[in-house]
Amino acid sequence: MSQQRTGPTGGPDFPDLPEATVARLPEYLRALHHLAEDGHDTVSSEGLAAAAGVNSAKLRKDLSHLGRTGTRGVGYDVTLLIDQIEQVLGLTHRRAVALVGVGNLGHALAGYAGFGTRGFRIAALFDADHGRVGEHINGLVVRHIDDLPEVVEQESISIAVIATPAHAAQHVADRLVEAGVTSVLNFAPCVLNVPDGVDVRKVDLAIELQILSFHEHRKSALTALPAAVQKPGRVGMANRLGGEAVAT
Amino acid sequence: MSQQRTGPTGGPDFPDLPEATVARLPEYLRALHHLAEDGHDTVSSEGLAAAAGVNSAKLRKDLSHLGRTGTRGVGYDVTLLIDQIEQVLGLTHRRAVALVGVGNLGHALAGYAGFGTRGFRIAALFDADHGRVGEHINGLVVRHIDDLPEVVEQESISIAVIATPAHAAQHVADRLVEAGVTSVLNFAPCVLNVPDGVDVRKVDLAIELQILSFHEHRKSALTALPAAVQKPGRVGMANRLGGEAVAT
DNA sequence: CGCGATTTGTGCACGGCTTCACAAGCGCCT
DNA sequence: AGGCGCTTGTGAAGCCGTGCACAAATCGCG
Repeated sequence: MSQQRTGPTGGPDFPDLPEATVARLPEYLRALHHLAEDGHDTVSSEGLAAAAGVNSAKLRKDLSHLGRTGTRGVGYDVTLLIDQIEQVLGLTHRRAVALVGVGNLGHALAGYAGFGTRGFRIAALFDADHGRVGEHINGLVVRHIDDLPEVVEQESISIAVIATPAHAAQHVADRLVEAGVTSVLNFAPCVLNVPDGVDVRKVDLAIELQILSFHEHRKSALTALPAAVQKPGRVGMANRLGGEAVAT
Repeated sequence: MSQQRTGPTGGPDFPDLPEATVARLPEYLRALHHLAEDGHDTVSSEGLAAAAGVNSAKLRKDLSHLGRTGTRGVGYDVTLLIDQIEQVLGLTHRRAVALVGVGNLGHALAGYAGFGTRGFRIAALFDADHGRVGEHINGLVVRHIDDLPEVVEQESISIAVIATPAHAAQHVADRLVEAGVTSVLNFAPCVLNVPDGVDVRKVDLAIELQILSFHEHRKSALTALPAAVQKPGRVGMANRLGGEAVAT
């Protein structure tokens, strides 16, 4: 299976990564940056796995998909691995991101420093409310959503964040796609319909809480019972996977 | 999978639901509420599946785990199904949630209406910064994190949201667990270490963007290529029912 | 009262992901 | 130089989730 798509001169290719692996690479990347700051030159799979909260075998298999990365008997070169992962994730340059909806949540996202430090640059803010247009947030001015096509073109934006109310999200998504955006991070609690070729990932805060609620409910039902067999390693780090791309 | 279906007949129990199913139930619930508002009494699996953005067979299999819910030839009773799902998710009463860290993101979360309308009540706000303690947000007063045990006890809080900087998150998590919290929603970009029996779910905005970045990177690499053999089902948008519409 | 249209519930097969366990490779020390 | 200990990379097995396709069940209608 090691297709080993070896380009002629070390082609920077990455033919097919398992989606589950892709979802974990950013976590590894974050852990690696942390290790680098602490002065580590190399890490063992065990160490990095612990820092990223995963199984070490899984980590090794994930990294093995990137080509030759580690050295047996030694471990992984931290900076080299950082470069490799950033390469694969397409983080070699800062990607411009548009943020639509500067309400309650949008305001916070616009001010979130984490985007800037991890490969992204919020390049534009939009809102449909003329009352908000012109407002300055974190050094950016809010523009009207009608300017979307123009700004997307100007700033080479391919990723957008939707932080509008649910009832507006689909309309915004349509206009984003029309303007040329091909990846959307959706914070609105609704399903987005987008054409093929456009990726949508969804973050719904209430859903996360409801999942936790289920486990709470289940736990309390268990404690009401006599000491039944309690499986040890069931819960814990729950990770999310699966971006959605819904066809029309 | 210790046992299959322990409930003899009337058991309102739900011993083991597949985790993937649990993660989808909230989405169904949201779609159902939407349908109810539109005056629908019943839905077919096809209709509900479309509203929730999933495959209809998957939906039926998910719902079949809840016991007898639908009526063949008719569909599902909307209000009944809402009740069932809320029962299973433990949303029969509003759960009290603590929010720790009222910085940039915490402020927004404290003001987010979606929590209130979907089964939760933000019962307390905490921060470690004495300069912030006492501040009023959305009708709540920010308390110092030292008051955690007391308030958690008073308000019967079992779920907490961490919206602190990453370097403080582990410490906060420790204190939360110590105070009796057993479910944590973590917005800080770091791995939390918690004892068995405590659930952690993580939301990392930058990670979501980095996953999108990967797909962007991959898409742009594809368009740069000549019309090579495009393998139909691999990384990309081959996730959902869209797979059928994928041109092969 | 029976028939057909409709929709649920599910057996089954397939593919992907995870985990174990171990051989292969690498550096270090003697 | 050679052996030893450490760590990676991976074959293989098992588990979980998905989707198809169809039998079972229900309603409406003649």
